[in-house]
Amino acid sequence: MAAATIRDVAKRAGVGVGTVSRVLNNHPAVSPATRELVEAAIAELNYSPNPSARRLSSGKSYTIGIVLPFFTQPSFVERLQGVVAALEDTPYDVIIYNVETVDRRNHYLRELPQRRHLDGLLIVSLPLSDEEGQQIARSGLPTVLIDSEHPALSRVVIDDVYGGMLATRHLLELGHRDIAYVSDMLGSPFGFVAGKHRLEGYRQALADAGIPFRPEFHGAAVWHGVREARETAAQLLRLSPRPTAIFASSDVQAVGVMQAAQDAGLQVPRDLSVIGYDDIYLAEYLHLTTVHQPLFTSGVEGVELLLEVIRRPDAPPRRIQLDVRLVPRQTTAPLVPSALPIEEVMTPG
Amino acid sequence: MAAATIRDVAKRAGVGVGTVSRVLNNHPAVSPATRELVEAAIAELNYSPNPSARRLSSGKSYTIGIVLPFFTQPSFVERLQGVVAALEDTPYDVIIYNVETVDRRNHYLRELPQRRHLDGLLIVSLPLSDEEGQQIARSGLPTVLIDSEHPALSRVVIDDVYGGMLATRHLLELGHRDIAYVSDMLGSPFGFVAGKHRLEGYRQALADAGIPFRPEFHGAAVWHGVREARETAAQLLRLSPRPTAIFASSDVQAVGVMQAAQDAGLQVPRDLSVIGYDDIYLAEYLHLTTVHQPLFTSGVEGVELLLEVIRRPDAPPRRIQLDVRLVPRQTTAPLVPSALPIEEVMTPG
DNA sequence: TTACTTTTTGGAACCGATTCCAAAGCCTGT
DNA sequence: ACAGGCTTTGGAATCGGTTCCAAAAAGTAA
Repeated sequence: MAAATIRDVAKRAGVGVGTVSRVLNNHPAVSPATRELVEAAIAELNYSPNPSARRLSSGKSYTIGIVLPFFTQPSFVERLQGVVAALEDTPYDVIIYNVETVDRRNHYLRELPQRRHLDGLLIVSLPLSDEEGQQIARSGLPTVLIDSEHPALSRVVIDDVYGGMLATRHLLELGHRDIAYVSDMLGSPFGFVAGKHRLEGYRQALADAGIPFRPEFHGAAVWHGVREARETAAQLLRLSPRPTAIFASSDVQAVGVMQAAQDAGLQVPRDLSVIGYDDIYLAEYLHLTTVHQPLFTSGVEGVELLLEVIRRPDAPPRRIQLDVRLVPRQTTAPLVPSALPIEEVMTPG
Repeated sequence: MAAATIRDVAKRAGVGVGTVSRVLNNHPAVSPATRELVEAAIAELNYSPNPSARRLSSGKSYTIGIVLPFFTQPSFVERLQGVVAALEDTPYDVIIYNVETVDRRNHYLRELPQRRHLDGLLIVSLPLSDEEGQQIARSGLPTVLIDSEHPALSRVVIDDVYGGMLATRHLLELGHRDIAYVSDMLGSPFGFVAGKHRLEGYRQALADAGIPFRPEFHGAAVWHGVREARETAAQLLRLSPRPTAIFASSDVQAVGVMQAAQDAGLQVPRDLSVIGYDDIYLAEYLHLTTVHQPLFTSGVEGVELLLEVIRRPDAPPRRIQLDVRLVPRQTTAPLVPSALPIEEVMTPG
C-alpha cells in the first residue's frame, strides 16, 4: 500500500488536516482528547510525515551544509564527527561539501549562499577574504565558521598562537635550545592560517627565552602529508648543529618527523624530542606529546552556535574561543647535554 | 528579493512552466531555440530549482541513508569516505545514521525501510538476521549491504576467511609456529562476523601447516579499542612458551599489540612479529605489515551497486566480492630460532 | 438566560516543482 | 492546398505537508 498521508490520518481520526498538523508539531491549541484520537490514528496507520512535503510547505530545508577541506585528513574527520553527533537530536540533516581544490572552494562559497536551499552553513578551517565574509553575511544564510575568523560571522576559534607557544615552551623547559618547526603547507592556495599562527607562537616563545629565530630551523612542508614532513625533517636533521627538538604543526606531520628521526638513526625522545599538534585519536596510541585542540568539541560548538544563529539571525555575530592544552607523553624528554656530540660522531652523514 | 521560481523563469522566457521543467531535466522534446531562451532566463534570474519542491512533486527523496556503526573507528570512516566520494556527482544526498548501541541499530533497521523517505539504503558491517534481511527486501527500499551478507540483498563483501589465511600464512612462511590471534570483539552484541571469519582463516592456515590450534593462543579482546588489544596481547605474551608472532584482527588492535610488546620489553619485529588487518590510512606510517582490505573502494562499489538497484529494483540481488591482499611492511620478520630462548631468560616475568 | 471572550477546530490556499493531456506547429507527400 | 504524422508547447492537476481565517465550541460574567 502507498504510504499514509496527513489526510488519511485526518479521516481516520475524524478531524481536519489542520488538527493533525497541529498534533504533529506540538501546537498547544489542541485539546487532550483530540490529541489522543489523532495519535491513535497515526499509530494505526503507521504514519510518518513526508519530509519533502514538510520542507516545501514550511519553506525550510531542514538541511545544514558543511564545507570541509580534505575530508580524508584525520583532524577534519574529528571535527565532522562532532558536527554529526551534535545534529543527531535535531531535525536537521547534514550535507558534506568536500573541498579538495580551490575551484571547488570558490564554487561552494559563492553558490551555497546564493541558492536558498540550506538553513545553515558551517565552514571549516577555510579563511575568507573580507569581501567573501561580507557577502556571506549579507546573503542572510546563517553561517558559522569553525577554526577560521571573520568579524562579520559567528565563529568558533582556537588560539593557535598560544598553542604554538605552549609547545615551544614545553621544549624550552626541557632544556632544548635548538628547536625546529615543521609547518603545514604554509603556502597552500587555501591560505590556511593555523600553521602561521603556530609559527608565530613558536617565534614568540623563542624570543621570550632570548633565543634568536633561525630561518633554517623553519622547515616548510609543502603539503600536509606524512611523506612531506618526513622529507622536511630529514633536511633539518642534516643541519649542523642539528635541532635537538622538533615541533611539528600537526600530529600527522609529527609521524613523518619521527620517521625521519628513525631514518637518521636517532632515537625519540633520547636523541630528539618531537611534539605534535591536534591530539588526533591516534596520538595517544603513538605516545605522542602534543598540543590538544578540541577537534570534536569544535564541531559540537559550531553546531550549537549555528542553531542559535538560525533562531536569531539578527543577533550580532558571536565569537567562541576554545582552549588548547599541552598533553605531555613520551616523545619529548629533557635534553641530555652530552648526548648530542656523541650522536654527531656516531651518526654518518 | 525572494528566490526565483520556475514560473518566474517561464514568464521571463515567454514559455510555459512545462517547457522550463523539460529544459531543467534535459528532456529531449525541446527545440534548441527554446532551450536557449530558457537557459538565458535561468541565468538572468540566477535561478536554481528548489530541491524540496522537486522531491515532493517527483516523489523521490534524492536521499540515501547509510547505517554505520562506530563512525569514530577509522575503518568505518574510510568506507564512509568512499561512499561520499561516489555520491559526489550524483543528485543524491547522504544521511549518516550512526549506530553505537543495539537499540539504535534495531530502531533504524526497523524504521528506515518502513517510512518511505529514502531512495536507497546502505548498511555497513552489520549482520542481519534471516528475518531482517527478508523484511528489508520485501519493503521495496533499494538496499545494499557493505561488508555483510544476506542472500536476499545486493552486497559488497570481503573474503575475510581468505584474509585471515593470508596473514597467518605470511607468518608461517617467515618460520613462525607459535602464532597467536587477537580477535576484535567477537562477543559484540552486533554479532560482527569479520573477526570470526579471520579466526577461521587463521585456524585453517594453521591446520594446513599441520599445526594444532591452541585455544590459549586465541586472545579475545572484548572491544575494538587499542587498550583492550594491549591487555589481551599482554596476557598472550605472558604465556610460556609465548607466541613469536601475533595476528591482530584490525590495525587499531595491532597498535595495542605493539604497545604490549614494548611493555614486555620485546622489539618488533626482532622479538615479535605483528600483523594487522584493514590497512587503514595510518598503517603505512606505522610501517605495519597488514592485510589490505579495500575500505574506501567498498564504499564506492556499494554506492554503484545501490544506484543499479535503484534503477532496476526487480533485478535479482548481486554479490560483489572484493579482494584482499597482503601488504608486507616492517613489523614482521623471519623467526630467528636462537632469539627466543635468550629473550625468555632476559625478560623478567 | 444572554453577551462576550477564549479555546479549539475545519479546510481552502499555498509552497514550487513534475507530469501528462490536449493543442499548436511543423513537415512530408500527394 | 490539405491530410496525416511527428515534434514541440502550454498549463492544469498533483505531490503532502503548513498556515491562517472563519466558524464552532466551550467558558465566563452579568
